[in-house]
Amino acid sequence: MSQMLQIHDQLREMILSLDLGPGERLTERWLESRFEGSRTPIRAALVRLEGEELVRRDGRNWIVAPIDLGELEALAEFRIPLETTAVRFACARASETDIAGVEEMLDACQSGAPREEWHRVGTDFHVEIARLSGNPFIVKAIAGAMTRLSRARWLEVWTEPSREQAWREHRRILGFIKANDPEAAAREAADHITDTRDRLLRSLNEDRRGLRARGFAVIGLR
Amino acid sequence: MSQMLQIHDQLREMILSLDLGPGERLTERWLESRFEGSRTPIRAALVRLEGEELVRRDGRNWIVAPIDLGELEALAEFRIPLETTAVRFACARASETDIAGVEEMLDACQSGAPREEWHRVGTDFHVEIARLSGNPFIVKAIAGAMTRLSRARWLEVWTEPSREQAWREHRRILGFIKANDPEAAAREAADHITDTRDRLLRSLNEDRRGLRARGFAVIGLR
DNA sequence: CGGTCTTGTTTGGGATACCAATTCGGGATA
DNA sequence: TATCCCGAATTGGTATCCCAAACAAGACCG
Repeated sequence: MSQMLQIHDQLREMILSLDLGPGERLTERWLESRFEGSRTPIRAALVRLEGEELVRRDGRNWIVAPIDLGELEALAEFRIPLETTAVRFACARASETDIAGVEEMLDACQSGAPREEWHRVGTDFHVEIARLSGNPFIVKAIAGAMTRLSRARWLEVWTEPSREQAWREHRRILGFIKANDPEAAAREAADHITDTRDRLLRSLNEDRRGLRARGFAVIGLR
Repeated sequence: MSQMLQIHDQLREMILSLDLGPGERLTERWLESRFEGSRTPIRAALVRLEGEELVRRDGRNWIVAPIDLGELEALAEFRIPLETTAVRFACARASETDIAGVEEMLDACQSGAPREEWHRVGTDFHVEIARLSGNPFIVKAIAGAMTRLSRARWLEVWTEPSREQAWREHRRILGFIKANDPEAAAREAADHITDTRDRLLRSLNEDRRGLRARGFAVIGLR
């Protein structure tokens, strides 16, 4: 693989894992030494990440895209029509094998699993459901939305019951798809998005102090 | 403005206007002489355009993204839930001034206007409606979808009646938003997307021979 | 003591040099 | 005549170089 793609992937990972703080400045020279490559591939990776909105220009400088907690509501508004559509199409189009694949993914995440695992599966589930719709535009849009949500979800304080709740909802959505009940699946999906949004906002609100202490801008959070 | 952005915009324009044929190979050296800049800003522009899926890698080479007429159906599936949601939010949120702005845009496109004008307004209308929703994610998704549709729409054989039909539908959608009737607006928007998709597919089907003669791959068109 | 101007350093934008890989032609050979 | 092989030319990938603008620190002046 080209060096540029390696740098892109590594940097992307560092940003999404909050290894690089939101708003943090990135100088091309620092990245140069960090990744032991010259500026050319680094600049290409930055331009690419800019397209994914994980990195942004601040005047002439590069910064890690800040987390705007205010966009959580808009994100839910965006996801609901798309994901309800996705599950409806999934009912009509997904094969039993495809559905079983998603089921396995959920099963593979046991209660003892590390936090990273829960986080990843919690994101991938939605993308995989979108994939069942057979519509590549829906898949890409959902994947993008989940990426934007990803960092905020790291900030969430996960309690055992809330995590269990989310997993129950995932299983219910999948169950309705399996039972070929598109309207129930759509209703469940919409409720799930609303619920997780509320859980996330409540958690972030209760933890404002902790967030500030960790250096995160709480601007945008009502 | 930076040279890279100039190159990006010009190249984008050339691609969307079919000035550069879909699938055509782009060598960095040719672009270098064409835009009288060095490869550095050109590569940045290409990486950026790759993110917009207007340019693509073919092995080690760059090519103008081919038009896949087979994705027209998926595109309509994608747009319907988003645009129906957009008009519903528009009813609840758009100010009369905002609506009047869109109305002006439609009025400005008289029957004597050049084809480019009709093409542009026919695209922008949907983006502006999305903007009325107040949701930036919907706006960006619709803008992206209309961009992907743009080149196929150039291939369409526009007859006077079909163009008039589309414009009537636009006005009806806007009318229902103005009348604050979200469900009627949503129904109208969904019908409009279906109708334009059908018109486009019918036109392209009837003109297969012409398309081939002009060098366009008709693959993907049922 | 405070403000301002200067100057040296650092940054990103662009140009160019170099390299490895791929492509394409032409000529030798069966 | 068809095929294979080798080399020249071209390509994209990477490294490096130069420059102008931004920035920061410090000296100088009021």
